[in-house]
Amino acid sequence: MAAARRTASPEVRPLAGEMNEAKVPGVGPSAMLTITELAQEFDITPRAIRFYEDKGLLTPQRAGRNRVYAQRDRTRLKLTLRGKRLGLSLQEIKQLVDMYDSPSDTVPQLQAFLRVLSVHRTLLEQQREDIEITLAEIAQHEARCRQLLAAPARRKPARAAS
Amino acid sequence: MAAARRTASPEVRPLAGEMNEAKVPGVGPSAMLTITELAQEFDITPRAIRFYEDKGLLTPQRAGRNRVYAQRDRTRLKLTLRGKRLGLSLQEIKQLVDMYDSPSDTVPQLQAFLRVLSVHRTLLEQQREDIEITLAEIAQHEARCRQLLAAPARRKPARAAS
DNA sequence: ACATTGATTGACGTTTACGTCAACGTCAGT
DNA sequence: ACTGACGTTGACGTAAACGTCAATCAATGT
Repeated sequence: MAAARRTASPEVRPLAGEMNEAKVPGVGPSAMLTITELAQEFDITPRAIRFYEDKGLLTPQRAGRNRVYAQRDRTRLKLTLRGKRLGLSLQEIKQLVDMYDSPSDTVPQLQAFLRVLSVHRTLLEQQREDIEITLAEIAQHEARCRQLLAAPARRKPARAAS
Repeated sequence: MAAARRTASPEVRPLAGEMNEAKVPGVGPSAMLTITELAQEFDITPRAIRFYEDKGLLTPQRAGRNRVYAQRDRTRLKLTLRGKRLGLSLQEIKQLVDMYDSPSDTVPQLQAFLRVLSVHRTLLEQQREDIEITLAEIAQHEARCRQLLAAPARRKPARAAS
């Protein structure tokens, strides 16, 4: 009945080694995942994950043909989804995430980084304001609603077939 | 040279009256706008405004064939754009905005309203958290960058052809 | 040996939110 | 009467972000 199957085998998988060896270094600590496992963890579809890879947001290792995800990818995926929740496009997200985990040592690179950061900071601050305003409005509406519900129903008491 | 043309004429426009009269009530106070004027005010295209109308977000009056926008539409458009900045779909925005300015007097209606509000509040609170986290990260990265820029350039000082 | 289960690639479909273009109307100025 | 400048209604195009097959492998259980 397809039970007790995955259970995180200690060996990552034998895989008919062809020309890998520089890859899969320590491998031990940070729980390697298959694509569907990763998908379940973040409640998205494998298709979405492959799509993100296509866009350069993820670059998983391979165990033969299959993708294998380590901590780095999980982190990037986490950042990606957070970016999405904030309304960023995948392209923008890539731009940010790439800068985040690339050293960026030259002066012009650092300056460019700062410019990008500044833009996003401004954007996020604007968004935070929008959110505060909207939350305040929602609170008002909720208060009004509860007030109306507390009052004796004057009009149309839900046609209770009295 | 097409200069001094618009300038907000006091009369809204004579318009070859065909069957309007119930419309255009007070008309006086709240500055009626054409579609391009409204577009300029919010820095969007007329096409977008027509699209929002198509989706039921705006319902401007007409001066003959032409659309005429009053305060109500400006308010709804403002809410619409704010919703967009928060990543809501036009459909969701319509749902919210419609509830906002319709009386909603029956008990089930009020309860439904409260449910919708609660959902959006939860969502916005989540988003606010995402934003706080991201802003904190950005601040860290900015600090690191400035630190690196302040330090004497050890590597690749931009190849200044010394 | 064979069927099942999960992964892969490729290709096409879909939804959202407009952009773009065409064809037409219309009012103001000359 | 003619010309712009703006406005209107279709209709089609497009970019983003996946969804949905289909065909194909590959490791596994029985």
